Amino acid sequence: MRIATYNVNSITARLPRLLAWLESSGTDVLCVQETKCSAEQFPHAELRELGYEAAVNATGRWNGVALVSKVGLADVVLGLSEGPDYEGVQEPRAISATCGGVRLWSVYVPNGREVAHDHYGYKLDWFRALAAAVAEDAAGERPFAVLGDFNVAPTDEDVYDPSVFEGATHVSPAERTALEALRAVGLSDVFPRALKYDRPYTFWDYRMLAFPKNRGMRIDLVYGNAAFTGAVTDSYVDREERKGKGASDHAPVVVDLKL
DNA sequence: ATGGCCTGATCTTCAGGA
Repeated sequence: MRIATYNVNSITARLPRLLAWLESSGTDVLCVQETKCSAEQFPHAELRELGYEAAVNATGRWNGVALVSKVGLADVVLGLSEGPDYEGVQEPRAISATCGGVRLWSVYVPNGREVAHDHYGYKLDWFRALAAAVAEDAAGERPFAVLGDFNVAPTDEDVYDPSVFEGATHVSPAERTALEALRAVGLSDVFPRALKYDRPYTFWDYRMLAFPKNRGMRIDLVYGNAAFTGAVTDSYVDREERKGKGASDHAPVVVDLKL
């Protein structure tokens, strides 16, 4: 079974490329982030034509997550129980379901904006709620994984130049501690192969020729429990999908499982 | 090759992304 996670930066803007990529990659289950659409605008019909069904947690122009599957989609849960709100709103940043015997979450962790910003505290609270929400499944025997845009680079090796990020979000000790606390409930990082260069990045800014210069970050992660990681046969970042016109600023992370 | 931001809405300007 081939599972992937992909921050599409608008599923509407990405749809032609996304549909082509789903077919060419042979992906069975896709965890989507930043749909940037309402539930009504989600392209169910186009995906169904390719044999996929989808579950969506989306409310409009910001955020939004989905699970797209051709191997079943059962027991869908929207959102994060006991999750914090931001400015009085429960943002659509999490969805979970069981696909082909694997329990999967697609998450879009809050950005944080700046270390002193309210959004940063919200980000840390959101991580705490996520760890609590997945603890029971992470400790279980069923293959289980949280996939998505975590908006944290786990180590300095996961950014192209740590000095550029001094004092910034995505690399702060508190954010990395929050990730560590998530691993502590029974999850580990499924580290992908790079298809080029030494390190596998998953995001490159649209600006300043960041992609051609490989000024990237690894912030899209796959955190699986023991039953999940034990079934992994391969994982890689499909940087080819970051190339060219109409690309997202993220690349898909692909994981192959033998269950 | 991969090329100096992109997206959607508050829509010709801006917030948000990271």
